[in-house]
Amino acid sequence: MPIITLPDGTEKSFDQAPNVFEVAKSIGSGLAKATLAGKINGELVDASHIIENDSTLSIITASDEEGLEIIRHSTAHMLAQAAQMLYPDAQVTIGPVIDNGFYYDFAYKDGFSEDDLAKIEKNMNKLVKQNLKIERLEMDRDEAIKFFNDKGENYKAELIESITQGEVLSLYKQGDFVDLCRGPHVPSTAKLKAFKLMKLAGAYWRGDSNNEMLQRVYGTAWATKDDLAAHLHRLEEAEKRDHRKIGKTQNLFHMQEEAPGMVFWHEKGWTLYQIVEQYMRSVFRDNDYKEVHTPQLIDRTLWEKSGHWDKFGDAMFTTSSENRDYAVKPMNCPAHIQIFNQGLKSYRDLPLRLAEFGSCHRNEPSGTLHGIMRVRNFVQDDGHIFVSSDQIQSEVSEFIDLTFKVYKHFGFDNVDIKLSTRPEKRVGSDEVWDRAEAALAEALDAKGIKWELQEGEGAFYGPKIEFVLKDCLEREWQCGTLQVDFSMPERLDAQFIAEDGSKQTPVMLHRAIVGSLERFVGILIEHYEGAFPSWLAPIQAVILNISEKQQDYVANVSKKLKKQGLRVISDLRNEKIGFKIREHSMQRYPYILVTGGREMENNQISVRKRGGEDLGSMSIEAFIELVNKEK
RNA sequence: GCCGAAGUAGCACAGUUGGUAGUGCAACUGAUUUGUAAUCAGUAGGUCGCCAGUUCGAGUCCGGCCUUCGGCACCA
Repeated sequence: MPIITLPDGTEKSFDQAPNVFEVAKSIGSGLAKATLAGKINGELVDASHIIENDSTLSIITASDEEGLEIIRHSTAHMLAQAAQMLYPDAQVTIGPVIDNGFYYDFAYKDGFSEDDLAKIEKNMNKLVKQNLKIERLEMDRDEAIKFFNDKGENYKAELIESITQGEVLSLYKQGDFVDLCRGPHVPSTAKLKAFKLMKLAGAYWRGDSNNEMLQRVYGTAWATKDDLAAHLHRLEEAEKRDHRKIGKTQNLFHMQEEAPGMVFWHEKGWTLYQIVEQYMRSVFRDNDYKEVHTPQLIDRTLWEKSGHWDKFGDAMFTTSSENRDYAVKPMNCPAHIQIFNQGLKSYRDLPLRLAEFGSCHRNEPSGTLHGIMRVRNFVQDDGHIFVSSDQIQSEVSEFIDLTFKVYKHFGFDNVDIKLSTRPEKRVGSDEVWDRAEAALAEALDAKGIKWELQEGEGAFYGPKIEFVLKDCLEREWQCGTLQVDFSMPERLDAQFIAEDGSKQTPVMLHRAIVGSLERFVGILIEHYEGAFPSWLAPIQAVILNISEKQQDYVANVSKKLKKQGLRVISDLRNEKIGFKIREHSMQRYPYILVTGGREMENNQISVRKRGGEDLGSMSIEAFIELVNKEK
């Protein structure tokens, strides 16, 4: 009879094969009650799973990460059951676990509306009260296909059809509801106590926009009601960081109907933007880039030659004049090749690094626009490095180091790295793509950087490394990028004279560190929740007078600080000091400088740090030093 | 682009079964000259996203469009 080894090393033997729940019960009734599933020799199973052989077993409860995932998965199933109670015609499809919750996709011709969420949730709560037992069944493939087709569940049947012949499938049954599922699941619906349906969305069947659109319901589920409440609270807090909200309250920028996807930068937002741009300009300067500037509008023939007209045409804005067609540039690369092509280049000129803060327009699909994170007009810290093939490795390597250094300077330590490989729509031979992809992978591996593969996500002219940052709601945004391009220089006739006197085609590295400045500023706003460090803050300090008597003194202080390069404003309004402090505190300026009679007398200012800390009175010089030291 | 939702004063929002469009903050005017997160009083402010329609009458009902929000697909 089986001997069961528990995580702490104790062994238990049983007269006959027990199930997971029975083992838990032999340890304690509290544990038995908490049991959701088991992990036998590293594999997750249901609590009802019978253990035939000697095994190691850990009991999975809601306090395990895996337990929480099982809860979420089971909640997704219960959602499907509850939805079919409301709409028997809705067909079930898939319902996976995601971060913090789950979703379930339904095929339902009439579609769900937002009101349905409350109704479905009500049904879910009924199911919890009914304490339905969740049972595992097995069926072979063909039997299962027939079973689901007979129930009118054609999507499920289609899913099973793509599973290998002869495999035994598991189904889970709770009440009348049966769903195909690998499992495991919680033993009964009563174990699901803390969930909430969050939102309704459309999603394409099998993730393909050629297929019909399904109704997706998102939900969140937790081990306890407290955990659920904490999660909802976190979401509320995260929403306060939203760059669109802060952009408005801090008067940084706005957008309006007449220019969808394009930013109207206000003075403060533009200051922030310029701080980022000027900083990146200094990075260019220190790393041997040559800054250039190229036209916004270029004739169609060049875009045809570069491959953009064919592969990228849908996203380009076009215009025409005097029988010529033009496109507004979506990228700077073809223009940089034109500069490279001026004058004969030698191998001694390489690597040649051209950089441009060039305004690019891309006609992004309407549904993709998102604040200043995804726009139709943006500027990148764009650059193209022309190299010979033996220089690729070192340039790539140096670029990766530089990117991490810049991110650190802006306060980002968590950067996700992805490698995107050849897409379907592309230029260049497979052999060329093999080389380009290998070059990037090797450079990352040589540094021991962990990266994620994104197959088929590369640019049409080459594979790319992506540097990804997250916004307040953990949505991912590609910022930096590095792409190896063996094709475009050739298409646009770039050449250099090699050491042996032969003409050769250079390789082009497309690269950006912060990427779109619009997007990067958006990320910065959310990262700092509008409380920027002094070096980034559009306004570093606001000077307040206590009464009219200090007006001239404040003007004087302001003048001195500005002369030293500080970004300051003053507030001389006839208001109480508490009122003014409150207003400027809400703007999250790094410093508030209070000047009353005492300060005026001693030629000082009283310094209040963001957050309320009183740094006391000090001279103007001392304050300047304080701010400058802070960087 | 697709699915769902929203658009009312500068901002945040309310607006019943269709019947003269409201509140708070901000703005403006006046009083107050203030010591570290909201001084008091008064005044003004709206083509209810746009266009068509139903109706004696539309913020409200019907249709179309635009934009925004949440997802999906897309993101060169």
